[in-house]
Amino acid sequence: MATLRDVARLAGVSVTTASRVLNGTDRDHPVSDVARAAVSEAAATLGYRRSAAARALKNGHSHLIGVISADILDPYFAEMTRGIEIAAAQAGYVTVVANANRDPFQERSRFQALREHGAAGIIFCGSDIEGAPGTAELAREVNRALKEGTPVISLAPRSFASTTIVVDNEATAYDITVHLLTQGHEDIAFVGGLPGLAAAEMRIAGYRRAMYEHGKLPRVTGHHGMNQVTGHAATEALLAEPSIPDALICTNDESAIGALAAIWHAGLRIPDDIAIAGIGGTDTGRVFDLTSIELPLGELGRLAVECIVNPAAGVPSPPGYSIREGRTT
Amino acid sequence: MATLRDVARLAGVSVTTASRVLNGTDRDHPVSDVARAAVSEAAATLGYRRSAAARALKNGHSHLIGVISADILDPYFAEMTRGIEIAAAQAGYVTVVANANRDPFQERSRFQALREHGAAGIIFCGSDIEGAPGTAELAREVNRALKEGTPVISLAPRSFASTTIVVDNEATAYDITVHLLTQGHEDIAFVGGLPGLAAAEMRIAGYRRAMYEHGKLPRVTGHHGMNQVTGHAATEALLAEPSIPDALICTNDESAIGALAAIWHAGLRIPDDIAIAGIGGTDTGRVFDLTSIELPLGELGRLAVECIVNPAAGVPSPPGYSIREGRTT
DNA sequence: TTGTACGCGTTATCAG
DNA sequence: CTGATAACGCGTACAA
Repeated sequence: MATLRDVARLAGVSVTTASRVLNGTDRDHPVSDVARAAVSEAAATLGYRRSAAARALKNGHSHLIGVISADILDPYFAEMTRGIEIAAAQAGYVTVVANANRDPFQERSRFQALREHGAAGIIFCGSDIEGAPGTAELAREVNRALKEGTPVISLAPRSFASTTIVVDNEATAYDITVHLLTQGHEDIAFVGGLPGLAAAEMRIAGYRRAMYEHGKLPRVTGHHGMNQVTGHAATEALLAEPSIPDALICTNDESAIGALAAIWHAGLRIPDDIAIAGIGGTDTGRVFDLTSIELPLGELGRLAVECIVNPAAGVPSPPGYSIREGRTT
Repeated sequence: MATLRDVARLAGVSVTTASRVLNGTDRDHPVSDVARAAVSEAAATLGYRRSAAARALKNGHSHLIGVISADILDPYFAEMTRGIEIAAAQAGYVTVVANANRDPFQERSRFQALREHGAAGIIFCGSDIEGAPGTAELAREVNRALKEGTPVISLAPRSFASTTIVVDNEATAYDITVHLLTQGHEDIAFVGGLPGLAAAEMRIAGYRRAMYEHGKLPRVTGHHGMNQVTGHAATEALLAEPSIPDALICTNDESAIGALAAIWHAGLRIPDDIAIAGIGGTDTGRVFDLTSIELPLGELGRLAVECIVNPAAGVPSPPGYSIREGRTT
């Protein structure tokens, strides 16, 4: 690999000058046109590539943005990650993605790895499970990072201290429930979630509040997963029960798609026999024309990157959401 | 940040000894138990974290594995990425994911960024489009990397030289087509693809071969996309035509899911009115019990990591695939 | 078994 | 406008 030294030598200038040209630092440290040209040409013929490692060592941090995702397969987080990646690339950063399976220990080890690599900032996608073992250790680690000046952003409710950019989960579930209630649905069940998972519990709380306010009895089922497979299984079980609800609100679009498949397999009609609504706003939801809360997933990712790249700008207020009325209700 | 020096000083040993303990290099360079204990304790109390930048600078390459994905939102590539991430983490590497939108220019700039970061290896997910502008420049860059010893692995057919781990696309399409033909389907259409996209064209070729061999006329439609949205649109258009096929083979599971939604929306029955098959083997396909070619996506990712982490082992032969018989045919 | 000292490629500082 | 030089944190050849 050609180094800055090599370029400087070939161009007949000092490494300092070469560095200035190659970094556009010739604003405050002017460089003659001849020198600039010579350096550029030398760099081109040598195929010079700068060393991110050396720069990171010198600067104390790299141009890496870390993402710790609860599940990189889940389109919900994938959308966020995509938003992050696009914004990061525009700002000249690269995105390091780590999968953590909602396990605090894995989150911590990934967090540490990211810090070892001098990440400019770390973004958490996915909320945490209350009282899960390892939570305290993770929190301590996050605090240290914060203290040392590494921005940590959470795109979901989190029990540790960090910049948080998140839409109101309780409100989204409340709104979609009221929406179905207003449409005349009576017996609405809530499908999906994970015990202690903050975002999921908040959604259930919103659902409950809406139901109580309308004098209906809430019914929560399939509280053991947040993906298509668990949504499918939970709905299959639900359909086997004596009394079948006339509408389903699912903890996320993924669960809703699973529910849709189950209902379709059972030979029931949507929405005539059972209506379905989700929360999320992913492409799959749109393809099935799912009634859902449309969350600005990619935008959330963009805002998180903003926070890291330009910390001075302060914490942006989370964007709003809207109800998308599909043909599943 | 505490440095190795700090740890060594607190432990009352030299940096060498500290380094040996902290890296497990005390195989060939034995360290006394007292020293080892002292170092470990010092590291713990200081909250020592090693600097990946310094190590990368020293070693000439980092423990980063780069992934250039055609579309990080596509579950097909997301599955691969997940396989990569898991295998990489096990080997002590972190995964850098870049989105390239099948654009050679974007691929090249991401490739360069990854190289600047001293990636130990770079994996391409997604094949390329024949004759697309920028292809030559990308190829040149890849060649340079190869020459300099950076492994480049492609998990899809690619026009540049690189280690390639890929299942036989032509054969998968041929097999699934024969499968449907054998089931008695007569008028089978092929949905999806992208002009010039290697993987897609090979699948179409396999479909054509099977059809010709059975004396049927091939019909390719919706040759303008590989995702749910395009699959949905293509199928909608198809259903509006005077003659409707009795089965659809889709270029991938994503297209198939889109097709399924369109058929469902049109009020037709699956598989009685139209059968559907995909190629892929993603979770969404399984949830809808889609008949499909089950590709070992995660395994492909694992193998790619293997190549990078342990280059001496040589190129693994690509794993096989199987037909999964669902209820959509 | 332990330690000394150098250099990896860059950039900030300071001196011309 | 230009350049010499000193770190940044680590690993390792070499010496003891």
